[in-house]
Amino acid sequence: MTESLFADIIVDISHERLDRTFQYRIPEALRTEVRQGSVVRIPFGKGGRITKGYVMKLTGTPEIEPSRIKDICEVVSGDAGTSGEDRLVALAAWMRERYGSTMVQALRTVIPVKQKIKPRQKKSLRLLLDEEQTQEKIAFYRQKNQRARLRLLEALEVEQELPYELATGRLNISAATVKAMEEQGVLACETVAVYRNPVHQSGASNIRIPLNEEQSRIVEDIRRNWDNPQQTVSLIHGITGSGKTEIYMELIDTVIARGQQAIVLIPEIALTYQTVMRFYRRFGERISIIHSRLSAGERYDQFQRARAGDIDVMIGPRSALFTPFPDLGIIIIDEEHEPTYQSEQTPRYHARETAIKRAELEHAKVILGSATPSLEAYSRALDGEYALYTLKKRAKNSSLPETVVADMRRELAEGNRSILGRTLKKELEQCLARGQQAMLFLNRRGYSGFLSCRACGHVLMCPHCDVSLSLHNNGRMVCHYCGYTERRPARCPKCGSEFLSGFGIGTQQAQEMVAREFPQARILRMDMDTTREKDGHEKILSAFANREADILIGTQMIVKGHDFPDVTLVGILAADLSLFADDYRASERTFQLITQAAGRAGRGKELGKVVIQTYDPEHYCIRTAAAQDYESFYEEEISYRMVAGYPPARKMLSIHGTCRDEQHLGVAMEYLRRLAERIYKNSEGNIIGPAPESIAKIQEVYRRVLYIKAGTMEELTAIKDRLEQYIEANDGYRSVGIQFDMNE
DNA sequence: AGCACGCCGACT
DNA sequence: GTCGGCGTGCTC
Repeated sequence: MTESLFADIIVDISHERLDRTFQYRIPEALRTEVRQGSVVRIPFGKGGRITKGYVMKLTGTPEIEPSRIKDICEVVSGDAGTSGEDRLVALAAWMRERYGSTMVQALRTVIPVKQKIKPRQKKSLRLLLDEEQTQEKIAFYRQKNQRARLRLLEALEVEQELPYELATGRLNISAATVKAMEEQGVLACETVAVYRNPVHQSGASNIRIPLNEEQSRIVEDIRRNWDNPQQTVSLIHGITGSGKTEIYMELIDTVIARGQQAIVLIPEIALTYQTVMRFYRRFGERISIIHSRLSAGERYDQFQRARAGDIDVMIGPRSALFTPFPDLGIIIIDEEHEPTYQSEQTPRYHARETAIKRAELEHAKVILGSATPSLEAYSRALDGEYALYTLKKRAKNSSLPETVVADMRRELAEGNRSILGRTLKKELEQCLARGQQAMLFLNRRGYSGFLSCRACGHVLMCPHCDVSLSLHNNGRMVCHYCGYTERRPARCPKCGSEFLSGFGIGTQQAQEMVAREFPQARILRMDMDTTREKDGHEKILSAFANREADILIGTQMIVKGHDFPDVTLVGILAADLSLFADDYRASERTFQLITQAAGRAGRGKELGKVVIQTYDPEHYCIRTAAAQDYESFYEEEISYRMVAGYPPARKMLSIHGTCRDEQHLGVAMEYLRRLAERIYKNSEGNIIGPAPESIAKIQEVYRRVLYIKAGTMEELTAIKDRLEQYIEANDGYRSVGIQFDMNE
């Protein structure tokens, strides 16, 4: 291996203009120390000021005139060192290797300072002069033709205090001007850290709900094994309502008592006011929350508070995983199986795996919690890699709901074309008569209400994206990907037949149909359309919680977060729609959705009932979900994965390619397959594709995917590395977007 | 972010 | 001519 003489370095200055790497020479003495991910000191800029930098890549050849390349001064630390920042950089290096991305992309994911566009609102300018002095100065500047100073002073005359960015931005004032005016005593430049705490409420009441026997057994066991290096990760498999949150809070207390900090990851959709308030009541001001409504700057503020030691607990979605705590003690991942824990952007990291890596670097604990664990987590727990704990009872003594499977094939044969089967209709009547509430869950994952021709079978498609158009009740056809709309045609554009009709049921149609059957019931609908406005989500849920409606109809978004004590009936319409999605996880997702929806029934004193409407009552997924039997589902599902060679039985790499030129994409993907075949000694059956993605075109961009399976992550990573090198070295991939997706 | 360079009006 | 202020562009 040739010796690396140069290093590509990102300068630690948070400014978009410096959003790239600079090449530095590695002095002889530092050759062994400098590596990818190292934090170093470097001279930068005209004055050669010493700044901090991150080594992104080692190279052997200079890319610019060698005389212009400066030397690295020193290495702050080689790899996973002592400071929190080093460990995050080390984590980024690991993510780069594991998920396939550039070091720059990985670092930006982990250290969000660098990726934000807007600078933080930190500095502000305050006027120091009184009215008279100000007028004097204005006249003086005007007379001297000092335009910039005049502009700024006139603005300050009106406002007294201005944010620094407004001055440099809209008023186009340079730093030199501000400095000069500061020296003249005209204004003061103040650096006030204005953190905004996203939660407004004073004081924690620190209410503790005493743990039941099951809960305290788990807490005690985890505490006992705290320093056991064999037990870094624990999986808590607890049915909905079994009180996992109390366990989390108890463990966080342990961590805080040790002087350490905690991260709690929650899927964005479950990050509701109700959930957050439970934590807030317990931990008060020492807690912070990150959510998608926060701007980049606000999010950065919260990270600053964590760094400064102002808080002990951070709650948030996936990205909260990178909170820079000085001494992280525990990472809790609630609803561990949720697909939102996988990032959609490169690097497409999985929060579960990345959390475990971070915990390893920081010697922290990981707690995974779910009512329906992912196959990945559960199989590892069974292998003894994670400690497994099971909660079988509901915490507040409420019992599990009774479950009924309704065979919709029979309904259809008997001429019932309504979306409500007889059983569900009867239960709804009784539920409403008792003055209780019901939720109707419409499974629409990967499905839309398309329009098709009964004569020739033609389906109305979006002209730009390879998806069917959905029929909205305003009579328009809408593409859910690009937003394209057109009028609903009267005749089939292909054969001219008048028999065009919709197959799928949207939430709107469902609402209309239910309203027709139960005209006296108050119905609320929750879907993408009704939650678009700000806090729409929260408004609908609290309206329902306040009993402003009797029936709530919605998609997967209604099944998480809130507890509705008066809901005694849950109806699952079209339970098996997602069963046939073209994804090896289809059954797993369906099981999770049904279980979650069912878990909404009977959270209060009354016994709950769940009606699962299906066309496939014998399917193991439906059977086990109805019986609320996760273990049996797992057995069936894992054997399917073993036979088919899917994760977690085997490891899989998906390579997603996008390009505007269909033919070019085809060639590019084909070459990747050939290269993979050459690297892979026994590629038989382990390389699948390339094939068009299930949505083969979005907004005129074509999409193809290639799958590679292997027995171990190491094998797969080696193949991914070779493919990455090939793509980088080959100009043909300039116009092709390539994303790697690792599944273990 | 910070520094230098080149432009422009004002003033000895 | 020169000086000081201003806007722009570059930093390995």
